[in-house]
Amino acid sequence: MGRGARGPSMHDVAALAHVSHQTVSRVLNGFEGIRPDTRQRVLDAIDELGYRRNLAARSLATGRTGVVGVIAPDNPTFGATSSLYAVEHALRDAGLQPLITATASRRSSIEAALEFLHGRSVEALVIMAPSRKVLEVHDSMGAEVPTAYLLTGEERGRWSVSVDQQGGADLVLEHLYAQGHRRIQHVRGPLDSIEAQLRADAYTRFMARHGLARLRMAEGDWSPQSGFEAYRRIDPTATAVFCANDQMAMGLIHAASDAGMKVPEDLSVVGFDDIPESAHMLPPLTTVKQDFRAVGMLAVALLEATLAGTEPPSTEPLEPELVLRSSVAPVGAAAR
Amino acid sequence: MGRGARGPSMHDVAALAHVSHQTVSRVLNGFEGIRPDTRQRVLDAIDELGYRRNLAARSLATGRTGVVGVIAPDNPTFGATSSLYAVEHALRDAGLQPLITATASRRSSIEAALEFLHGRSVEALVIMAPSRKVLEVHDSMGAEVPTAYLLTGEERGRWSVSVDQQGGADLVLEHLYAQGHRRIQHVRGPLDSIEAQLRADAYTRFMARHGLARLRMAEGDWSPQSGFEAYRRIDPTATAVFCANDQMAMGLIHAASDAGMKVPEDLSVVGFDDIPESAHMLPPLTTVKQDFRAVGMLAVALLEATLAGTEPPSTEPLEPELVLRSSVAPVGAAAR
DNA sequence: AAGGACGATGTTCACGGTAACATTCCTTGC
DNA sequence: GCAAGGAATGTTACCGTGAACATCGTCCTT
Repeated sequence: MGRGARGPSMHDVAALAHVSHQTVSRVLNGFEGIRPDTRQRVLDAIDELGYRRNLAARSLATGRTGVVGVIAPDNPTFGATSSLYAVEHALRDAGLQPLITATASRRSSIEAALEFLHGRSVEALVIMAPSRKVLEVHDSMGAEVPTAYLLTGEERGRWSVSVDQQGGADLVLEHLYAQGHRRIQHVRGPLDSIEAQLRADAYTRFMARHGLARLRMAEGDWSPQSGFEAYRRIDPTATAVFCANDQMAMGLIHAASDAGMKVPEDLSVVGFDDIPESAHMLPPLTTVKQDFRAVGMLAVALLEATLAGTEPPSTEPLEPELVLRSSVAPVGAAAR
Repeated sequence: MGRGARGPSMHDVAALAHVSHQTVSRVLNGFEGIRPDTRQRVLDAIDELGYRRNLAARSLATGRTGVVGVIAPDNPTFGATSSLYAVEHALRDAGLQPLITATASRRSSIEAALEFLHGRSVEALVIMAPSRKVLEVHDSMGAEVPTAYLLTGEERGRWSVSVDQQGGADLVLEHLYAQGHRRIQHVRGPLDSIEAQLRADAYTRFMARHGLARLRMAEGDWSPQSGFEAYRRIDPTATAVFCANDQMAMGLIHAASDAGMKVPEDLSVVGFDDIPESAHMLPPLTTVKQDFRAVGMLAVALLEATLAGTEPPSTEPLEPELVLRSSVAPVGAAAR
């Protein structure tokens, strides 16, 4: 093991520059009131020795770590990954250190991840909760640090940063309605997923609002494969399917095509997310675009302000955008 | 700022358990030769106070951090993301702390990421190099820590952990050849990508070995959109296209379909990676499956052994696997 | 010219652990 | 019954930094 090769310390720099270690510290921390020539001597010494300050010692002395824990879902979807990268980048820009852990939705896995993060003295958390269970575990562990929640709808009030799921669902559903569709089916995401629930609720409300019959939902797990399998459970009278994400829409279109159904002539299909592949499905998919990067950046801005004690930004849900492609046709198009 | 809320320290635990702080330390570090009742008193005290040890202090005293830096590509492809998650998980299992940074391929971005990691006193690095430039910058910064390289072929000898790209390319090319294809075109990945280069080289060698004419390569950037655009540059006499990844294959199939070409009857298409979507493209894509998770785990095992001074595992390239679906037909299938 | 104020820098201590060494306590053998 | 030795535990000295306070010199004021 013996890995003892410690680099130069502040004292080494101080000795070389003929100052005290405190002066070195002041230079590094940008204090004013250092004579220019002194500062230069110190900087030269730092450069010559290739000195880097020891963050362990620093954080021991200050009592701060600058570490922000990030809990990401274990199965990396396009959306979560995009937000994750935005969060990582924004945190580093803010001078904070992202500590990323992925967790499955098993309780033990979530606990291990949170335990790991708290053991690392995180000063804040970003929870990208795939499921409600993460929230439960987190609550039960007595969270003492500011926490931003992503992918949870508005569940956590002003700590939630999200895209308006209800609004997004309404966008596609209204589009289908305008094209004459009345028998619309929903393929929802996993039962324990908050976003899946929000989209499903939006579907339910939409159908009620327009006095339409709700068709029994099929459930998928976000994967293309589950969309493929969900096709078997589609109501034969349905003229359109609202899939809770683009991957499931892709699988569903595949299954429909295998069954001899043409999309969109025989069946219209819409998705949710606008993954890069959606523009190139056959047919290209009509869907709802969410700005995942913006969500990630907003979450970091929220935490940054909270840690600094300044006024936090508004966390109103972001508005998604309808992306029209070719997977929707007016109802009865095949007959023409 | 003033965030001073420090938790209980070892001394607090020691006082409560009526022992010295050193005994607490020994209990925590699993030393032998502690009387069971003493150990229990200490554990009870820890539990009662909710004590967590301060890692900053620990690493200051030991001179070790247990932090392993991970450099991930900025644009998260399926493969890179899968490996990344495997690496993250394996590192945590090994008691190490993954410190993940994403970097674009701009030199400045790479430098910033490496500077960040070294400033964090990483003890080892996992470099998932999207491009050769990362390697250059890394070399020029004088790396002093053990480093595992992913996604770089065998460029770095036994520090490289990879899937056999040449072998994978041969798998699909031989499949096309066996189906009678002789006019095979390649849509390669970005010029600065090492893996793209390896696949392109494999194509070149394959064609030479079989005495076939090389068709001029088109270049894409891994995205479906770039595959779509690459279709315009496909040789009209080509009967099959080997795309360097599945996403580009998807875009290309879309473009072919727009142009009235049927896949696979008029044109056979193969991809590389086997992303979850590939099974549900229209037609389902014949491709090469790489075990991204295994690659990530192997990289961590390599570093773990190196840090521990034990015998490192073999880093022979892993063998990929041909996945046969429906995007390839015998040449001339349309004529029948 | 003396005193004060302030700017620049130095000194000391604390942060919370671990390592090395010191001490105490018990057991064991004679 | 006592010495010896090992097991269990305590004491002390760091690790490298930042904060608080101390010091020194200089310039300004009166």
